[in-house]
Amino acid sequence: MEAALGKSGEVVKEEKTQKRVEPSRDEQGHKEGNFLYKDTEFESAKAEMGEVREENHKLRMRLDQILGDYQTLQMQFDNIVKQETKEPTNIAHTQEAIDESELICLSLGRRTSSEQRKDQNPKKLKEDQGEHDEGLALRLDSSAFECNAGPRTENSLKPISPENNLEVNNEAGESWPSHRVLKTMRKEDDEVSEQSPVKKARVSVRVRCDTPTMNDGCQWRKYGQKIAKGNPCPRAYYRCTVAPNCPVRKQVQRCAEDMAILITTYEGTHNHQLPISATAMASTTSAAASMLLSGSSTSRIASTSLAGTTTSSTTFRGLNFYLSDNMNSKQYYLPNSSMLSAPSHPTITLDLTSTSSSSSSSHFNNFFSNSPLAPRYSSTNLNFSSLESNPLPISWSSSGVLNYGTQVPYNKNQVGNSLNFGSKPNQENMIRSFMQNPILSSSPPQQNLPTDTIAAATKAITSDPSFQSALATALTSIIGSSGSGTVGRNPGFQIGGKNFGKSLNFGETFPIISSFPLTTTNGNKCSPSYLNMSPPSASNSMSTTFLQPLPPHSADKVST
DNA sequence: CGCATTTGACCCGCGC
DNA sequence: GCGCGGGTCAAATGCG
Repeated sequence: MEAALGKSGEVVKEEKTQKRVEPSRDEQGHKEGNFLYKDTEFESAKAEMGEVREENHKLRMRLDQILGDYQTLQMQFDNIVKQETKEPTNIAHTQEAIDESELICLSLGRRTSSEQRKDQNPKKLKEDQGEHDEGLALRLDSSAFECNAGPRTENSLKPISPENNLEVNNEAGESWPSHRVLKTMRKEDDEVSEQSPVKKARVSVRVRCDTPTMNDGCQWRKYGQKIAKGNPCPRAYYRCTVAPNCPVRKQVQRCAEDMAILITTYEGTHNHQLPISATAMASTTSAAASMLLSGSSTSRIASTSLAGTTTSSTTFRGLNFYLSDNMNSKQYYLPNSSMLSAPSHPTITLDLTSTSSSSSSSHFNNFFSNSPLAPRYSSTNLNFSSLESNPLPISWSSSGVLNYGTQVPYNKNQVGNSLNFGSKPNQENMIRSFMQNPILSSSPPQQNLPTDTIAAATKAITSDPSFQSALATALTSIIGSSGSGTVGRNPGFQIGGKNFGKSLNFGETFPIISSFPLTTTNGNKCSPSYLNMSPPSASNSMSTTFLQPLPPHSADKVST
């Protein structure tokens, strides 16, 4: 924080100095006749300085607020952990005492709420009771809200899942459940899914990658491969092996239309700490998944208010969100799409491909690009698009979505290239204000939408905390990478209509993140360097929880 | 020899 | 009930 403040402060000082020096030089060149003019100029410069100073102050206040929020949340979290260790039997009360909205992103499991479990048989209830005694993790779950917030999941915070239950029971025993146990697991999953309208959320990541698999920092073991219908390329099944009983799985498959595109679908929740290099992807997917899952309630409102509009595309300075109701969005499926097979699995697609790039490249031109293929595969498509394509060698471009600088001259088309921070401290209001800005709504996807439709979508989307989380994730990921020094394509950060250049270097603010290596030692895999995330950067509690940095001690597990 | 991958068999859900 | 297709298992195989 201080680093960022300091940086912005420096810029202000520089500006200040220049304004002072210029008039004095002019005074030497000219004489008294110009004094009036000079005074006016000096006054205007002064006024400008004042504005900048005021803006600087606002920024500082906002940063303080964010920091304060973060600390508050951290304290609350610590308190919960302490209480859990001291009074394991009071877990339920502790949980209830805490605002659900702040814990929802810790809800990593698949269980339903206590209310939903009332109809379970006594045996099941007994098992649950036993789980209650096992620690905090068992109460951090939330109904129908499965987010893949792996980074936030510590061993003491294991999500409720049959796997975890097993792990507790067999803690000193076998490291992998037996066949019989696995069957039980499936059964329990089914029980849960019967009670919950939404099954496991999936996050699908589309990436241009010429290697067999994308390096997301996690350790995976391949356990199966299958030819899926409608796609000549086999689908590979991987299981997370960072922890023995981690339930997280991923499917990797090449896109039938474009073999250069690798579709990686993540499912489940890590029940262990992740390697730092893996937290980025986990955070992103968890944010996306949470957005998707919360969208099952919140975004549905959007769909409803859109009065027949099954998909709302909202663009605000480079962020394109395609939010669609799971059922309605089926229209986007290709008849032979392999993703058709899982209508019960809500899937959110993060499209990191670009239509403008050649298929042979290992470039990732856009962070979330506007691929026409993307919506076909997504139940919910999160499309952070950019109008500009910035090919980057080796790794992912971080300049595609939120371009807080001006690589190209600011023109009409540039509207979609920068996220312009307003002065409102509230993120939601900030985004809303942008979305309601008529200038910003001039991009093609929403030209035909009536303003009330936009407003409805705006309200629904921006009021969704998961959206904020996803946005914060996208923001922080880019901000983090911009601070790494390796990605030198983010020349500035635009706030309040002023380009601060590199003054706001959030990467320096969070050195842990910015020190991530942008490339991995494994050259055989695509490395999503854009995913080098930042810790909490938004006042939103969910974002904070999602993006909290992990202690670096897990880094020794990094292997890909 | 240990570990990861491969691959055919099996299980399960879903639609007809 | 049957067939289809996705997902998983586990023995076989490959590799360092």
